[in-house]
Amino acid sequence: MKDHTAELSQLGYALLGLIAMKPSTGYELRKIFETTPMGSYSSSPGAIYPALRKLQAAKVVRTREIVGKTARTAQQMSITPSGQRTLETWLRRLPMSDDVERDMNAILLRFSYLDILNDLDFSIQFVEHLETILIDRLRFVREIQQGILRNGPVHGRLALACGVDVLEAHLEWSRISLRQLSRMREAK
Amino acid sequence: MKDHTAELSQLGYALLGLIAMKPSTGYELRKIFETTPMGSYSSSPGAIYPALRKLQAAKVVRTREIVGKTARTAQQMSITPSGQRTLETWLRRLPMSDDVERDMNAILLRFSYLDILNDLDFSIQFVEHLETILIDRLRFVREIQQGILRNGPVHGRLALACGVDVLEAHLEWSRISLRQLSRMREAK
DNA sequence: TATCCCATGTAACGAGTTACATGATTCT
DNA sequence: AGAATCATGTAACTCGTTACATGGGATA
Repeated sequence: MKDHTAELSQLGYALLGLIAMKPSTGYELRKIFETTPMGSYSSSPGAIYPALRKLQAAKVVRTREIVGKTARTAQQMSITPSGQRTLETWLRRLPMSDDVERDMNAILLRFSYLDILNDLDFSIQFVEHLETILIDRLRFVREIQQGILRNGPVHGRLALACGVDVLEAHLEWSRISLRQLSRMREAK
Repeated sequence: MKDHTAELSQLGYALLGLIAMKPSTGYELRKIFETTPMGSYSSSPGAIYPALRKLQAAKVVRTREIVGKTARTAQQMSITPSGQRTLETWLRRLPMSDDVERDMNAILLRFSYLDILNDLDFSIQFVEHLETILIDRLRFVREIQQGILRNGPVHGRLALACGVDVLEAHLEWSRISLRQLSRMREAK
């Protein structure tokens, strides 16, 4: 027997988070991926609809038919209590260094959904943790950078510099965000 | 009959570029992905070895056996003339706006391999083109940012700000790189 | 002697891509 | 009348992940 609490895919969580904030049809979700900066997730029907059916199978969303004036009846998904728990468990994961290396988007996605938790203490912990990972990573990349000879391959060196610049931008962002979140906590 | 000039995967090009710079065995290539900032590409044997065999099947690399003192004889791959052409065709692609949205790594990978072309004019064109894409993208994201209410979701706003910061870092990098590449061209 | 490193490989699986299909309604 | 939009779905394919297997040499 399969474990019905099996991991959802990134796309699955992206969809679940959107549904948690506002019940939506598959078509509406596709539009969001097409027209907003969330476009790093696929908006193709071949990705969305199978993913949505997996959410149904996992019982984290339920469906309601919407009487539209179109050929196919739209299916509006809303999150179930069990889905809410699944989502919150995922949201409460702290960022890991692997994610920073491979896929910073995944971390940002989780962060952007932290409005759902509405737990400023956790948000602050999240960003503090991210900060330490970024610092480690930056140290590592800087060491590599030192090791490359000054007269080595230009493009390789520049590409590495780009990596450093982006890490620094993330670090700067995390510090600014931390200040803002702290101010909000105190203001409460 | 299959077209033997079919597209290689990102991983395929990443490997081909490394082999072009220095003939290597699969194991050596794996180590590179494990220990350098190129770690965004998978170093797992289940990814590398099938990808390498695809390179062989496409005749872009050839194999030479290395007499080692180990159980399995290491296979050293080197690029073929046809592979060199395949690689250069790929390198001469200008970055596209889709890539900037989804996978900046792919662009940086190509850029870091431009040492192989050794064509400063093209390198400059490459970065200039990237710059215009980044400017467009930045304008788009900034517009979205304006549209979000000041008292809207905090985390969503901050995540968007992170996207802007990273785009700005990329833009700044492209300007600095452009200056450096231009100086090199004049110095020649 | 046990464990790590070298060096390659396979098999099952999951997930996304591309391309196609359907069919009513609304815009031009 | 023709095109675009709404709204969902399927099928073939590619690729990467995870986990396992092999087996000799080197290190502790």
